[in-house]
Amino acid sequence: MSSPCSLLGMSKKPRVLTDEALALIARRFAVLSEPMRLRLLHSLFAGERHVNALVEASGGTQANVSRHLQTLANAGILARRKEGLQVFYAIADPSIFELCELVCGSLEKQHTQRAGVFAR
Amino acid sequence: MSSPCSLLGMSKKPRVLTDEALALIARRFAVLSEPMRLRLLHSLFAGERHVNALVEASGGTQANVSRHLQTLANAGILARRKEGLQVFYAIADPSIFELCELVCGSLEKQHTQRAGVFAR
DNA sequence: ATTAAATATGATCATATACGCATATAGTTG
DNA sequence: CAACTATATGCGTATATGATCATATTTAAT
Repeated sequence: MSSPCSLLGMSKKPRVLTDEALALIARRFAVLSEPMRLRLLHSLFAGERHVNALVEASGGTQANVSRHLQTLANAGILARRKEGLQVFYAIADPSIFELCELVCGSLEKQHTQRAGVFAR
Repeated sequence: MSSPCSLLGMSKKPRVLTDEALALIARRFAVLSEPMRLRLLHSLFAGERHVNALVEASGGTQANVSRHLQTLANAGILARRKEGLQVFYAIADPSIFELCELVCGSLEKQHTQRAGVFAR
């Protein structure tokens, strides 16, 4: 069993960061750095959805949504399930929830502070 | 006081996601999606450092490191402090720690699972 | 077997951005 | 003021990737 995360050296037992590990972490963040993908994730927070439902919910084109879903699936963030003609996607990596919560919380705090600077 | 994060609709009281909010969140992830920036953050986990120290620690060029530090500072992730000729950078947003822990943990789990598929 | 529906993919274009080089700016010291 | 150090920035280039259009692929229905 590998010890808990320390790829970025923040745990009690810091480790060296290989270029490969850095690339993996960067890639994960990159996958989450597109508004349309975040919109799709947001739609999936409520549960499994098929592609067409996501196309309608997101307002994107079918081709584009399909590509983004694949990107998320390849990253291990989404799971793919085929049922007849339809393909269902669902969130496979629960850490996404906390991840988004953290980022949102941080951004809201920033926003509040910025607002405070100008207030009154 | 704004209620705790729900920009991505995961809290008890889900909210609508504006395009602007999506762009902000995506931008935060994009800033974290470059290996060199992650390397710099990693160096800063131990505490405040000036640019030259970061240049040496990261192995990058001075110009490139300076640009990346600015990107991180503009995003509110780093704080900038000038002291004589030197400029010190430090992590200003503590959520970065948890963020990286989360991602690393998730990636390590993925890695373990992938390995398990092939093991024996 | 044909047709239709749902999804994926190839090709192209446009845009963003990381890097390197040279140089500018700011601050220090003589 | 001149020379030097630390950091930032303008510019050009290379690369990556997102959007769109057209088309391919898969599965179901008649």
